[in-house]
Amino acid sequence: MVSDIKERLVSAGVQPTRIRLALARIIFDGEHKHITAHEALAALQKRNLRPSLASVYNTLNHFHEMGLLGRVTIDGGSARFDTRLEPHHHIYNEDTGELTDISADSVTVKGRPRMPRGSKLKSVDVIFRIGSKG
Amino acid sequence: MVSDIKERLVSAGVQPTRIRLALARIIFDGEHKHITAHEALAALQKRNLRPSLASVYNTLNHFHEMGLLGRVTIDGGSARFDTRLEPHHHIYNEDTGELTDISADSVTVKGRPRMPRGSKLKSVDVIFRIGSKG
DNA sequence: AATCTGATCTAGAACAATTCTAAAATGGAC
DNA sequence: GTCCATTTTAGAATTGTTCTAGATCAGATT
Repeated sequence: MVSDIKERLVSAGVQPTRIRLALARIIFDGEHKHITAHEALAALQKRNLRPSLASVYNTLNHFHEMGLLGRVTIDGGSARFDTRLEPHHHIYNEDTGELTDISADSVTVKGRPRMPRGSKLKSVDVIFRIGSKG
Repeated sequence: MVSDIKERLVSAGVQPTRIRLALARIIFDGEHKHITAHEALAALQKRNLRPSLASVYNTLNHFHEMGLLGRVTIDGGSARFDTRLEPHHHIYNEDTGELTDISADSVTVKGRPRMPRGSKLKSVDVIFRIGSKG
């Protein structure tokens, strides 16, 4: 429901403005996705909303900072905002650009590197790079 | 020695031209590094060579394709060309941007994801993201 | 050494992703 | 409604990288 989404934004500390709500409805539709800013803009335009690209970036980045979205960037391509919030990893197809999720349980990273004093581990990202050709 | 470097390029299938040799001498000086195109250009300029930035990119990319360099890009920043060729992983400090190596033995990735038919695993990249603040 | 030919290098334009800026619109509290 | 802080906007600016078309180079051949 609409109010669910609103509630979700509010409880994440995000003011539920028009664009944020519209974007949130598109993004949090229940399907896990990896969406770029341009794709998000296109989806909004399909609903006859015409926010500026800057707003889309602002909003997606904001959602990310507030913990509502992950963000994955590979090899200098566009940032992809990730609606799956549980820790997980990715398979990246270098030939097609396709990015898919793998649950964190199917992969175990064993061993913690010696880290500089005073630093804190924030996350461990694992990317399996595959090729579809050959 | 100079001829060592030349030999190295040739045996990797790279024609040893002036710029390539100069870059190779800077890059393969025995210290492992993560160098950006701009840093490489600056290093060349310090030796009174003035190649175009495009040539530096061409050369670094070429070295990468020929297996002489790795390439790491994080969060949409500049590509960093990695002189360590053995499989290994990275620690990325989100506050300072610093990138350091971890040997592949200190980390074990256990479990292979179910991969699409016909695809081939090329590499497994692990990034430990840390913060120095707080 | 002069010549040839394909590979390389150049300067600058072009491109793509993202952020910045300054001004206009909006939202919620009064 | 009025206010003030927060958002949003359009477009410029920035950054990183690649493309283009022409100039130059490296190595083989005369």
